[in-house]
Amino acid sequence: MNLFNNQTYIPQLAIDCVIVGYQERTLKILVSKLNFKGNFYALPGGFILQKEGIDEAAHRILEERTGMSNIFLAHFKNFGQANRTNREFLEEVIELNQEHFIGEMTLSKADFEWLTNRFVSLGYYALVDINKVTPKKTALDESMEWYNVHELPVLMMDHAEMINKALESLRLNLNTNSIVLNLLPESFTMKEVQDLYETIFEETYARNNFQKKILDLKVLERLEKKYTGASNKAPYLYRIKR
Amino acid sequence: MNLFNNQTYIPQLAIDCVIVGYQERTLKILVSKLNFKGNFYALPGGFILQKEGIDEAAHRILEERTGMSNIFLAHFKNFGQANRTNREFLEEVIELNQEHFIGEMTLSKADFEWLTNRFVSLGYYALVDINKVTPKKTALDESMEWYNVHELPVLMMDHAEMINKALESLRLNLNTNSIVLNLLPESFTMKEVQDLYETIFEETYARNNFQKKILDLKVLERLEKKYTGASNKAPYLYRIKR
DNA sequence: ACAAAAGTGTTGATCGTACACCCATGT
DNA sequence: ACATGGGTGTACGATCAACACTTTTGT
Repeated sequence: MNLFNNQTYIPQLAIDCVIVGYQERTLKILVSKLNFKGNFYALPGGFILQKEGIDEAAHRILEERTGMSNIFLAHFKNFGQANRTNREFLEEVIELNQEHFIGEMTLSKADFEWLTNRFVSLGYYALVDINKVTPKKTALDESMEWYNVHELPVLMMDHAEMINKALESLRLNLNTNSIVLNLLPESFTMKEVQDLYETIFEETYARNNFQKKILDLKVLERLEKKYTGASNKAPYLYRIKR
Repeated sequence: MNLFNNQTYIPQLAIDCVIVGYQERTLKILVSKLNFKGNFYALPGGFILQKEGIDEAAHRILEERTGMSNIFLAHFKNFGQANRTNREFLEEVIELNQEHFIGEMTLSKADFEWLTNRFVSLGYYALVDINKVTPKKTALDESMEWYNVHELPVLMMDHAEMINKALESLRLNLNTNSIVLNLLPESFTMKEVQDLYETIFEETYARNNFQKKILDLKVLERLEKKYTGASNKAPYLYRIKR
């Protein structure tokens, strides 16, 4: 039995996830270095089981990589040009890893054909609290790590474009939503919220007005103060209302 | 050779189009009555050729039904639950049209299997000037007609939900965009624009403020006046700037 | 007491809405 | 002249950004 086949998965349809985290005023993206000779980097992705819905599939893929369920996840765009295939990519991988593929015959001819077909990919982005996530490798990954959004390695296929589109979409949805708060830990200060917004939009905001704007959303509740030991007034902690 | 096969089309992936028109203060949706015994209604849809991109496919499907290219078209949502299949629907069609399918054997066993697979559908909506469109039937259609959005027949599968989601998405995008004007003829009065907005949002707006808001978008240019013969001041005509 | 950072209050501009008024057209 | 509907101007209130000020904390 081949790994990939039309009985198990929907053929020619993939899901790619832009998993966004946030730490130290930087957005981070979870990227896999593939477990082959050569430097091949890819977004976490996968295929859709015949027996699962597309959103389910995205959640499953996400959970496989982060260990977390109940993550904020949204579809942002489809990618489906006519020539969208990873054949060239896979051929390069095989070229550089002959002993692997020819010696151990990990990838059958049928699997190769299945994988190098033209694919339509459904792009999802996820927002996660980076502290709660321990990136998990699958058999395909040599590593699975966070990369600063401005220091990404060269990614396979159109994955770089996917990240850009995901961030665009994120910025658009932020204004109408409060989903960003998914990027922060359980409780946080107003300054941390502001830093996050400034990072995402690459702008700066006035401290006082920003506070008002966020509190006016009425999605946060104020907790006790946070005494850091710094010689200044202690900021309040907030958390998302339930 | 079968009509539908994996060499020609991407399997298990479909496109459905919510084609929106506007006339006499009513939104209209282009709906096909399928060319079978029984009352089967469906959104214009189709499959994606292996050699074309998904947006191309949507445009092709649209052109097949409206005769128009260069139409405003946007993806709004994917539909892909695990149990999303038209098997029950097709079985009912065949049940009611036995002489057609068994006698003439229009639909091969292989085609039937292909069509009754689980499908993921990419939902697009299009905005068209209803006067420029002469709906075109394909071989599958008994009729292809405009239906008032509030007087739709019962549609197959989840097509009713698709229309609702498309309209939601349209309303959202209207505020940031001026795409609506695609629904109007070449030139139009401000009152016609207002009627259109009021129809889409099912609200009423103050005449003077509405005019200001639209003109402030700076996407319209004023043409000559339109003398209707009515005993009142003649309204200006406008058209979209180029 | 002082520096640093958090929190709150106040003002002015801008935007959207409501109201009033003026203009053109055919009877 | 006048009824009808189109176009424009003004005034009010809400919203948002800029500025100023007060409060809290550890040294």
